[in-house]
Amino acid sequence: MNEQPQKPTAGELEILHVLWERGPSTVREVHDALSEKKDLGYTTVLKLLQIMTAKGTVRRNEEQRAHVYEACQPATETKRQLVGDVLQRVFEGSASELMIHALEGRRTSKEELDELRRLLDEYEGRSR
Amino acid sequence: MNEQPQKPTAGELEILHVLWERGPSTVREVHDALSEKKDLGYTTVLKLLQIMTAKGTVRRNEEQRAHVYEACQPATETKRQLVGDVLQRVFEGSASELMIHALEGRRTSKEELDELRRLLDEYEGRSR
DNA sequence: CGAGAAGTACGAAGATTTTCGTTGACAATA
DNA sequence: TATTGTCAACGAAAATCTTCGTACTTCTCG
Repeated sequence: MNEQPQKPTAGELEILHVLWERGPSTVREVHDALSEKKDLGYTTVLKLLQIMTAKGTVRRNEEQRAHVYEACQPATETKRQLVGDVLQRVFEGSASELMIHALEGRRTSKEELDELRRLLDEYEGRSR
Repeated sequence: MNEQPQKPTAGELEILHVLWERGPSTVREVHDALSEKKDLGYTTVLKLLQIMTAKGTVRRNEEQRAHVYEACQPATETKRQLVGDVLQRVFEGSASELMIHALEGRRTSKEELDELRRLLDEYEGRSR
């Protein structure tokens, strides 16, 4: 159906994080990784991966008995899409607004602030 | 039930935007405002506002026949919560990561970049 | 007053997400 | 070979969201 873009749900995102970290993985491996954080049944993860396969979010290699899943899109692409969605829906496209609210309500270290400045310079240099 | 924090859904957020812009409004007013952008039935908006009232997202004044709704929390608070949620769920708390992906995939003007730098300075000055 | 307009309340249907239980296939091993 | 464990497929239940239709109430004005 969908060729590329499909915003992952909260549950799907958790699975994607595992696949991004581990690389191609079996259901068992994903389930074990997620179990560290939350309590989920094996078949719950399996079902989610099957749904994600149908949506085109992940693809799988069926050569082995335990199928091996991997994300179709690189993490960067999906993250960009997710933040872009919030940028539009919440902040009407204003990156400054996004930033203000991201910084509020958390302590941000001097290091991270410097890193943010570096990113701005880098972005500006790159696009000019 | 819930005292304060409740992440609004996509539909609820659209209504909140109207309330933030217009201030306290009747169902009719919210509906008219939303109709500019999308096609929604009057009772759909009413129902959503009733649900939001139950959740504590908005409160209403019933003195007039046409009840007047307003957001319980200031826009800033809700936006902070929404971006904080993405920050955690997608970027594991890294504001830099958030920023990288927010800047990618869009052209950001020199003006906005300067504004972002100004925000960083301001934030640093304020918290130091 | 009576008809129609404007409002709220209620319930319900359809879509989507999340979560499993069960079943049947296959494999490893005792 | 009989048992036990691993796995995918399927269906389905529960929760949440979205969207209205219908019914009942309350004004308004002709």
